Amino acid sequence: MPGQRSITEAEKLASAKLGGIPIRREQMAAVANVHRAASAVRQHLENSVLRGSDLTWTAFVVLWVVWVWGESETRHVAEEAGISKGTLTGVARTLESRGLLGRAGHPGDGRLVLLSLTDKGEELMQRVFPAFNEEEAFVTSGLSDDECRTLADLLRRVVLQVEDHGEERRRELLDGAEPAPRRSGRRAKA
Amino acid sequence: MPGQRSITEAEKLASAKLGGIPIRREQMAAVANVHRAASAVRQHLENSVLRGSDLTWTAFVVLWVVWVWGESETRHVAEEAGISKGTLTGVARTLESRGLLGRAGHPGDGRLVLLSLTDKGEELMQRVFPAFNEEEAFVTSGLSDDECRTLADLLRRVVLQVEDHGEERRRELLDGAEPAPRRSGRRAKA
DNA sequence: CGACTTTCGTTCGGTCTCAAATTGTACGGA
DNA sequence: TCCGTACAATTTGAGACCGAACGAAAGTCG
Repeated sequence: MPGQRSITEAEKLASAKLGGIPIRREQMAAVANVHRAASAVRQHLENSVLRGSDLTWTAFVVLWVVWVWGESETRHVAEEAGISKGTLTGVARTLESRGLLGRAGHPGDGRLVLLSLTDKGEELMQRVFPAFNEEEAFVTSGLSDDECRTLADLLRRVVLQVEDHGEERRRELLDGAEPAPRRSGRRAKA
Repeated sequence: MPGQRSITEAEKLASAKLGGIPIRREQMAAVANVHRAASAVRQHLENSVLRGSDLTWTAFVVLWVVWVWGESETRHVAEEAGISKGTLTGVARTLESRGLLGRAGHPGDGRLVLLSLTDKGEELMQRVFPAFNEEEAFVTSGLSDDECRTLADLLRRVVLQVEDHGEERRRELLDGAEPAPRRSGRRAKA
């Protein structure tokens, strides 16, 4: 249950650990709180509206994307939902088996797969989304409309920074070195 | 790559879908951006500083918590790291097998397990944390120190709202009904 | 001091997660 | 038409993730 106090406290401890190396405190606190807030909100939504419809966060997001954007190619859905396409394959399979999502080949391009909501999926969203939005309002009820706008704007700028300059930054950090493989994940056959 | 435009666009589409039911737009945009930002930041950090040391986000957070707070009981670490205690058991096992984390029984209370960093773990954090904080600064470099403070504050208020009133809210929503079990998860033996 | 209750950490089932390897389709040029 | 390149989704391997069930230890109270 770490609020402001913990973070401030943690800063001091981390500072002491480093013996004088300066810490970017404001930035550290901002980033830490982004994750705290994200997981608190996610937790609340999963355990309130989503639980009753037996949906995980990710499953809901995927359905939501297809709902608002209509029949879509999987890579767009993955991008929009913020998950990898590998993950989407699995999630879509699950949702398909539950009769919420349909899957169809693209008429012109055989490589593409199109996702769309079934009638059952459509009904589900019609029912669940309003409740979901209601809880979004609940979690932000400590903020005014204006503050919500400010919050959204500040976060948007963080997202843009990473999207616009992240890749370049990562290249610079590696500086020529090949980007170390992940520990988990597939290995070369050889 | 959905920035402001996508969200605004999505609002209209969702709005149309609902045929007149009002949407809390600011709240929806704020919540959506919290998650967008969280995953963008996490992605960037995993693929820059953490990757090189073969750490996942969660593994790093766990190490960080033990690092700043010192030898700690597992439930505190889980709480502070924002993961369930079940997850922590697994993560701690992994980190222990890599020689970064130590595990010891509590002398007075046989139920407790204490986690602490090994020397190797200590060295790792000494090296990795400054780089991590550097990237926290990078992702927020579009914001001034003041804006970071504002951002942290707004997010903190969201977290507090959920922590202080979330449980009660969820009870109200269920209104007596037993809280539907998760689809995945252990079942009663019977 | 024995029976209840609480509180630990661990185990377990099912899902999600990533990125690399793989498979399949498309399309340009030789 | 065959060939290589480009790009799509899927499979795969290792692990993170949650929360209910669980067993052990500790506390409580008669």
